[in-house]
Amino acid sequence: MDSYLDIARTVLRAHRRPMGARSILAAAYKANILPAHIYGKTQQKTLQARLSEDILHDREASIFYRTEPGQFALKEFLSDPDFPAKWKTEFPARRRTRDLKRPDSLAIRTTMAASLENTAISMSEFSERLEGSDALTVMHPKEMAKRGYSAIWTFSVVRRDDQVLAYRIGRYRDDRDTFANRRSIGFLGALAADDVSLFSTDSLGVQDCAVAVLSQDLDLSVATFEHPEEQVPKIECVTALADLQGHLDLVIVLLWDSPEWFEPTTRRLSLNDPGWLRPSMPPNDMDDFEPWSARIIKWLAAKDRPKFVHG
DNA sequence: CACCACGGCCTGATCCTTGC
DNA sequence: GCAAGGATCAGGCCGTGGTG
Repeated sequence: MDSYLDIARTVLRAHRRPMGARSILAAAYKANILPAHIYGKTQQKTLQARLSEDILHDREASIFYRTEPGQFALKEFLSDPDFPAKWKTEFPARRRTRDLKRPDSLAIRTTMAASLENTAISMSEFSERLEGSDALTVMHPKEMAKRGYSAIWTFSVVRRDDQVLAYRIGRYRDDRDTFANRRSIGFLGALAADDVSLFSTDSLGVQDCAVAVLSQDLDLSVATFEHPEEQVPKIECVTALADLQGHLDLVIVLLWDSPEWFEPTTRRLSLNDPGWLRPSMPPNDMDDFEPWSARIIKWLAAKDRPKFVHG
């Protein structure tokens, strides 16, 4: 009953302002409301972890939210007219990792994916092939290989004019550590059953997935994608690519034409070494790119070439 | 009552990122 | 570079609720 979270709630209620873990704890000590069973060397870290986990796991169900990094407040303050407006905007903590491997991931028969190896088809063609087939199902990624299924990824490329955004994949951001530390032009998302929303423009929720990934990885607001028609990620092609273990995955490539104001910054981004790359003029160090990006850069270059022949 | 499984909770370490 | 923030993990404790 007197867990860290209970104490945080009591203290925050009493102080009516956002507080850090350290000051919550200090206030609890002052008010002498810390039960004897709560002890430790770095209690502020423990409290911080409890609050972080609660917000992370329960999301909108959590009674807590962040006003800025390390500052926590109670959701009940949001409906309080006397609570200062400057503390009413929720600060979304940056995720350290994305949970790419959800239990309800979409899976496709590897035999079906294999028919797309070394080629690429349009989304409509892909939909046609799926029509009336039972190649699609839902399962945990761990099961896929042994049951003869492949994962389905969205691979979102950020484009500006004839350039695409390249960056170095950090070690932490992807559990497919084979791609870690390589350069990439794509932001990966694993398609899951619940990506399909009422407002989905395609039956698999591909665009919803891409929007979620881009807003998370590029630190954009989802609203960025809501209004102008031209700022929605467009499905480019569907193909199949092998990971470094040789297992085939289905890859849906999307292109997002970034708005004028968009400029990748490393400051609030966990993008390492970002830069714009012209696929028509591929760099010498293509080996530095992870294999999927290398393939897709070539594909984009071939597709764009006719535009530049006159030069 | 003794025993056990289970889940919730807590500690402390670790890893990565960011701000100063 | 260093301190602090954010996230995750293993390990352990403890109350609860069966079950024989």
